[in-house]
Amino acid sequence: MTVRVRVAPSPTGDPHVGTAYMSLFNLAFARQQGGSFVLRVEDTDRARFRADSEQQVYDTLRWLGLDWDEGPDRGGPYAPYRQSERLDTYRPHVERLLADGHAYHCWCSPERLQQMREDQQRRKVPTGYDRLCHGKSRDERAALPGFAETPVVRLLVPEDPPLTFTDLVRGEVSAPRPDDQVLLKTDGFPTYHLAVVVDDHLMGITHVVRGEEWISSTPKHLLLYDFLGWERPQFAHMPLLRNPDKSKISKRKNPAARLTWFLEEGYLPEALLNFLGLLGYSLPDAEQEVFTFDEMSASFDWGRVNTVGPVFDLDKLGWLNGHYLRELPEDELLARLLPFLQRDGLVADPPTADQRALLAAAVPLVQTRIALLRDAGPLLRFALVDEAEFAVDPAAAEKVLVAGTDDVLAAAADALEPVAQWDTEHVQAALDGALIDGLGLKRGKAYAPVRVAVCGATVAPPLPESMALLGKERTLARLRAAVALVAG
RNA sequence: GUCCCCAUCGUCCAGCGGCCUAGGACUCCACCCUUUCAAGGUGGCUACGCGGGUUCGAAUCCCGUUGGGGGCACCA
Repeated sequence: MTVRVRVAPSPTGDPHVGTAYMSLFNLAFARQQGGSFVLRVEDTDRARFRADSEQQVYDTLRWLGLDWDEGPDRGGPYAPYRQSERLDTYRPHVERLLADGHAYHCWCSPERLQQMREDQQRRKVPTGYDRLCHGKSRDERAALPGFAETPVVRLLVPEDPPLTFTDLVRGEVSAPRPDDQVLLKTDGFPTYHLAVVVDDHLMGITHVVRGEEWISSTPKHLLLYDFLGWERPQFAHMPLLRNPDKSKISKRKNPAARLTWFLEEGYLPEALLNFLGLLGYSLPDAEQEVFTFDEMSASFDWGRVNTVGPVFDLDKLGWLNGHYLRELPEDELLARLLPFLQRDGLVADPPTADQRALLAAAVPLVQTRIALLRDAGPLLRFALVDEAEFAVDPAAAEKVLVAGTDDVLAAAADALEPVAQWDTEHVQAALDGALIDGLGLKRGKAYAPVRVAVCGATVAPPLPESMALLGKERTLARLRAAVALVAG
């Protein structure tokens, strides 16, 4: 038997981080088993449907390297892979359930159902459909209140439905007894419960990997498999990613719930992927926390998946991201940084030759100083900005460029003026000669005002390197300007 | 309310009856390095929710309790 797994996002907005989480585990398992990873779009909710969402799912998943073998965009033996295009596929199965007496029509209006539910809550009894329509013809039902012309199809749950199943991560699990679920909506679309079972079966899905939130719905699906005479797949219910307050991760409470957020912030896909693999999971050698997808996949084991929902902790992801950032070759880091610098308006698209040269020298300076790709802009702004737009940060100026520092700045400028070979070593030699040997200052004290004058901030890449980056002319101009500022 | 799932440092993870006076990582703190900031190095703080069992022995098994989470839609 060939393993086939699937991820099934619903195109209802920004792709959710949970989709990437499920995809990672699905794919790790599929690759290990030499099986297939199927992407199916579950767009049966036309009310919440958003046209641009599907493409975003593709983009973010591909960005992470979680590529699928079959899907709406690339086809496959079980096309179409979009549920909205499979309406005809579901119909005969509904007819069969109806014919076998495992399903029935229901004409209850939304208002009646709402009222029924409220009433049940008030009486503190379990909520669920009361089967008013069961066994009635259209005309019999029409005589009763709360009637709607277009019926839905409901599953007739028997007295003793199957409630337990074996889960790959949890072992034996028992779930709640379902009420009579709607299978086919008035708009002719199937509900998730019907569509997922029909599609998983027809598409040969062998392992259903989904979030823990689906455990309580699983009996509905088991029932459908049984009624339709189909073999059940294996289930693996993954723990739910959590907000810091332990609730299920949500876009409302957590920006990280949106997959596109990680791109915007400048996280590396390899870091995010590694991090997701660390949530609710560990390699057989748990001490190894930095690992590739291939390493995870090779040793993958459902038994090592946790049952506890992990809090999505940005601190650790930030550290991992920095780690991967530091391992990148310089030219690769530059390539990844470029879009962010362009977004900040610091570099032209495409970059000029001057900018290219400057960036090549600047990248090693920021590599150990950034945690996110977007952090490079602020650090390099002093060198990339148009000279006319350069300004010393007022707070830094007030704190560091105090009375008396004009002598230090002037001495630095004078010493740098004759430097012919403008590179880090010669700049530092001139600087140290004038300030440490000449003025008798400690390096830390001496560099502080110079740094603010040249870089415009108290925090910047190392000073001689920054000056080398900036060039002699601009460095001297900034020093002279600062002298005037302090003196005046 | 009801049903279900879960329970080790602040967070992520190790531990699947004795190797645990509980290990690693992140965060935090201190120190070292140091021209700022980082990075790097060294060290440190902090956890088996509680109560009963079972056992020679329990973080590990069982029960209860407490706490957290999820489901209970013509949403997925």
